[in-house]
Amino acid sequence: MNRPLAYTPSTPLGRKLCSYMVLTDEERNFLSELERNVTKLPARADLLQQGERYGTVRVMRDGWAIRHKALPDGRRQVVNFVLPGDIIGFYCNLFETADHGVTTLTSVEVASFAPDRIFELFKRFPRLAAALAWSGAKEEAIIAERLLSVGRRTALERTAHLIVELLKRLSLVGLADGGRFILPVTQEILADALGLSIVHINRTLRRLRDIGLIEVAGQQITVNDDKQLSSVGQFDELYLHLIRAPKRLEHALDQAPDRSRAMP
Amino acid sequence: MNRPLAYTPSTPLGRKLCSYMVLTDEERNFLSELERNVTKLPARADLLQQGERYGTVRVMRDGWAIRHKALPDGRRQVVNFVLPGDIIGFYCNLFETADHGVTTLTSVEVASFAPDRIFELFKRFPRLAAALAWSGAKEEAIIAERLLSVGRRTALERTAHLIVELLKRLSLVGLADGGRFILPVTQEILADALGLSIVHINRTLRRLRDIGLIEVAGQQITVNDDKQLSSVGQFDELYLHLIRAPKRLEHALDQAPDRSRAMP
DNA sequence: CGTTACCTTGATATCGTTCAAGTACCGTGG
DNA sequence: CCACGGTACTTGAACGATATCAAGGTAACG
Repeated sequence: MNRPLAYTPSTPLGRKLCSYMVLTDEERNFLSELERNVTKLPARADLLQQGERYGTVRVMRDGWAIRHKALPDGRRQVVNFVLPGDIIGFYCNLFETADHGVTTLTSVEVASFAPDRIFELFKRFPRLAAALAWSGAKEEAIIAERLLSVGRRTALERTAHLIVELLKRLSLVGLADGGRFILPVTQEILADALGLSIVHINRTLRRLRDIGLIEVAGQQITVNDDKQLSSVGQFDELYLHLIRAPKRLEHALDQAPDRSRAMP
Repeated sequence: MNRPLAYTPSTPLGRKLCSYMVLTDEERNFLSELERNVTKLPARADLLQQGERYGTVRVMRDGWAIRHKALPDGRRQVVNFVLPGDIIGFYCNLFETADHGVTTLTSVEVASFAPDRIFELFKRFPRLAAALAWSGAKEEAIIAERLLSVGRRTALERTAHLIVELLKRLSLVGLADGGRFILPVTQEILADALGLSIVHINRTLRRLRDIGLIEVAGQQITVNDDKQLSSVGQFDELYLHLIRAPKRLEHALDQAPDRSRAMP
């Protein structure tokens, strides 16, 4: 492991952005300052309630959460899963009011900072701003793919697709090992993520188990045959945009970086 | 009409951003430069094909288009409608490859510019960068709401919801008048946007007509009772984030704007 | 005036929901 | 140690919303 300690940020956000581009000292310092204020919360806590005014920006350091939207009568859609390193409503914080809620699934560790710092970031660190824009675009791509799933894939396909997606995303942050990962999620939440009923999710998981594609032991999911599971889910990882450092990002920002005004 | 000509950009993008904040001369100039290179295209032209490498960033000046994703077997989901003033894959252009296609529905006028200019914009005009981030977040919010529709609303609710959404969005850019607007869309596209079959969209529209909530004459839709249609669709305009200038955006960016380095 | 693209409607099929009941697993308190 | 209540999972049976199949209609267009 190549790990020059001074240059590997210990914060999930820093680590995430590091995978996009080489950070300067100033940038790293700024990021770790952002993540200094850390809070712990239990499972099933609301980090944000639908309709609430935005307060602070949060970065998930450890644990899982969901972003979800609800209808007045209680029907609910899980929009996305928030995994370690993800930012909670970065751009949304530019809005006045939250159009979705965020709830923890496990006990979590989150860092919080004031929305003002976003503007500071835009003014002082254009490269970070662009990198965060990139990461925001990735989130949008994931949601669009989920829309495709819910709109056009069958229950079996959707479920297979989500399992593969989570496996890939967790692998990226070192939380899945050999097709095995912990899914701290009830079947109700799975149902709300996939636009299905609890009963049908249950039957669908059972089918996937019966075919032998996955194994379930408590919260632990084991993907036995990820090729076949991917093909059942018509999974094409294009949308995850995994390619590490988008060359054009790095390239364009590095020439004439105009560092003169950083940290005045 | 209050229209000090020198200060009202003639470009859709400029006009859009103007509604978020007061632009400086430099910012306005930069934007109109971006929109200088205009192309016209017929209906049913692909502005972008799924799997293609990104080339240019485009701004829709006039006309409609759709962003859509397809499965290998041809099933298709329309992710969003691109209306005048919308940017086509702004952040997506930070990716290497397109995970969705963009196809015109009408003849259109689009402005194109090189992706490099995005970085130039981030470096030289942090206020514009933040405003564009804001507008990107609005797009994500719209997609998330569509996910809620497709996942959790019934066919009737979904359809009502989409019609109200389009009415609101078109009103914003002056393209709807008294509940009446042109919807240049086949029922097939509506079906693909709402995750339904063509046949069922047809029946659902008929039901809305029978109840007397809408009238359809060719491509012209008239919403007779938008209150009731909104309530059928459980429409809550929160997600459109219509509030004109987010105060925190304007405020935070205006103090210490650090204009020294604009237009060096 | 035939072809094509789109809309419309009826009949039938199916996927997924709802209702219902039972099970397994926990933590808690007697 | 056991009884209890709560939460989540599981499975069967009936139902229903939406899909699919099929056929015909209309308008635009070469």
